[in-house]
Amino acid sequence: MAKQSGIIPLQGTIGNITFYKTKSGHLAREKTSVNANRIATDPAFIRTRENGAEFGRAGKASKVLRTAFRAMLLNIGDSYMASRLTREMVKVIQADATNARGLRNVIDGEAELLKGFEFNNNSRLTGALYAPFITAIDRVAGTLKVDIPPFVPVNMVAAPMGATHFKVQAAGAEIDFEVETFVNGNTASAELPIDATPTAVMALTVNVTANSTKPLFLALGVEFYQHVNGTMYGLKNGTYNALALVDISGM
DNA sequence: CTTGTATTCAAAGGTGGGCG
DNA sequence: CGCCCACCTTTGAATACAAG
Repeated sequence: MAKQSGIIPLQGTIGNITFYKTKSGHLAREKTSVNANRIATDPAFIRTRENGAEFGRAGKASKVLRTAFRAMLLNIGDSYMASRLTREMVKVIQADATNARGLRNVIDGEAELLKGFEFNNNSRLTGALYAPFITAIDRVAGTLKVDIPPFVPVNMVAAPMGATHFKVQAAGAEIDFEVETFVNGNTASAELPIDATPTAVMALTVNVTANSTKPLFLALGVEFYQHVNGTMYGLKNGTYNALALVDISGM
């Protein structure tokens, strides 16, 4: 057993030696001998493979959901978003009480658990748009709606430095996680000045397939702009733009 | 970076035997 | 009786993997 007594408490792996920390100090040892083939075939790893299958399914579901909202996500920066969404997706799959472990999926899980998911951890919707809103999902008509009563932007919108205008946008998606396809749509308000003028009533409606049997997701977001010499510029690669899932209708 | 799991290694903690 | 070494059990931690 190698002990590290030097002044550099390494952590991680260099070549075949792994450095790590325990309560008894920093230690070093060789890597273990478990290899990929072993995990793929050894009966002892059945649990691991089951978990891997579900985790892989969560990753795929996460991808489909992100693709469905891709148009809105282009302007939103958060490098860990995919990871965070996958984490939540694992929870959704684990909520599936219908199938045996290893076979659990999103459809039989609780897609509603994703409600409130923030696509941008740097700028959360709950911290950017304080105006109250009402959501509604009409599965029969295939409409996803957000209604926002009039509000005073300067009071209810937390704008970053330099922003002069903002836009509220809504996106809806009907997602088929099994074949990895989706139907989506989005709509947005005009670019409104961030001043003391109350807004008009906003009624943002997105249409997807009527009488759908797939889970429906509704996202609401805010984008910030800078008005310079008659042109509207998006604010700094979307660090401050927010988007969150505000309503979900599972099955 | 995200999750859960089997496996393995080594340290740490506990116990028993042998010897002085 | 006391001390020390050897062995056994327990515990903690790291690794690999799955798909982006």
